[in-house]
Amino acid sequence: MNATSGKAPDSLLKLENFLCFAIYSTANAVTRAYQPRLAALGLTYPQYLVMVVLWEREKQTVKSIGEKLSLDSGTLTPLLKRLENAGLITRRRDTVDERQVLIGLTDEGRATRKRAEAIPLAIGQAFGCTLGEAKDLRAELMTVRDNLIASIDKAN
Amino acid sequence: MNATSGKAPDSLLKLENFLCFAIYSTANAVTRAYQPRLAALGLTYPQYLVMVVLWEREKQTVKSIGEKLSLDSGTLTPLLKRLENAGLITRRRDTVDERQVLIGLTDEGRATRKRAEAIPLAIGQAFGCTLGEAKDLRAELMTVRDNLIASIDKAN
DNA sequence: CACAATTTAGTTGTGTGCAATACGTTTCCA
DNA sequence: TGGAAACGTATTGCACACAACTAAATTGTG
Repeated sequence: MNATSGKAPDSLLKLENFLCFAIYSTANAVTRAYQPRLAALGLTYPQYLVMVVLWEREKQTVKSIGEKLSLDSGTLTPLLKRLENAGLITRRRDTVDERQVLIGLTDEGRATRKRAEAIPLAIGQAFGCTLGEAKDLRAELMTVRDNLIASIDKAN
Repeated sequence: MNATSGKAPDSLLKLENFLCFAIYSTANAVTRAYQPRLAALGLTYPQYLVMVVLWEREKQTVKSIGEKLSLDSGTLTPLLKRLENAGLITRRRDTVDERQVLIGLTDEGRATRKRAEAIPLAIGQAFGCTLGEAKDLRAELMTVRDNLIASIDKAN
């Protein structure tokens, strides 16, 4: 629902009532807030997310990374090539199933994790809410996200 | 805060704890959910937001639109040119202050509003939450957004 | 008034997102 | 087992976002 006051019938088309705009605009603010810190590591925000996924478990396929981040190969393939060129990850075809490409970490990629550990706390402060509030908000967003994805899938 | 359980020290770097990822990923889902409906109007999601701003008040400067959507001229200028080419808006230099460009609606741009009125309700259903929940979530996100923007400004 | 600082758009370059499509590999099953 | 269907990745094309920069107009100040 686009959180309207429910008064005027046209209030549904007012920007200030749009939940979707709040999400869109906050997402832009997130990447802007991360940018200076990540630039020090030579990473963009989506690249950082890929690294986070790999720091949790090395040796994943493109598909596995894509499922965790909800991104397709059209986005990931060029992004992964940039991370490879930066010397942070490795890319090689699986010899058993040659459809798959296995992504791994280089020593430099592993080492970057240490330099990234300070970032979540700093960003957390910028959010300006308590840990509990953040946890609740995160849960609500993930529910909304899953609902949206379900409605998209249902339409196809 | 990246909503962690607060147990292990490295849990701050786990994707499942990231509030920022929830925001990022939900924003992507929002644009995907809007896409088929907006495509019928020949609009992208950011273009739709610009039209919403103009439906609320015609004759705005690029700067005014940018402030409402938190977008700069690097994003808006090409987007507005596409809307102009699509015949939905007009662009002309202000004769009083020639730094400014005034954006207005064409008849077709105004007419498109009617065709867009059904969208918020349909998307609202896809969110799968009540009007009250949406309103609360929107308010929390806008607070987080403003905090993020304030922290970015403070750093400069 | 002169002119430096500010304001407003536009331009350029990089990196996403995603639809549509292509292509080689694997799986399924008649 | 042969071939169609499904799968995993890559490619192409378009449209954002945003940093960095440019250019023109206006404002502020001595």
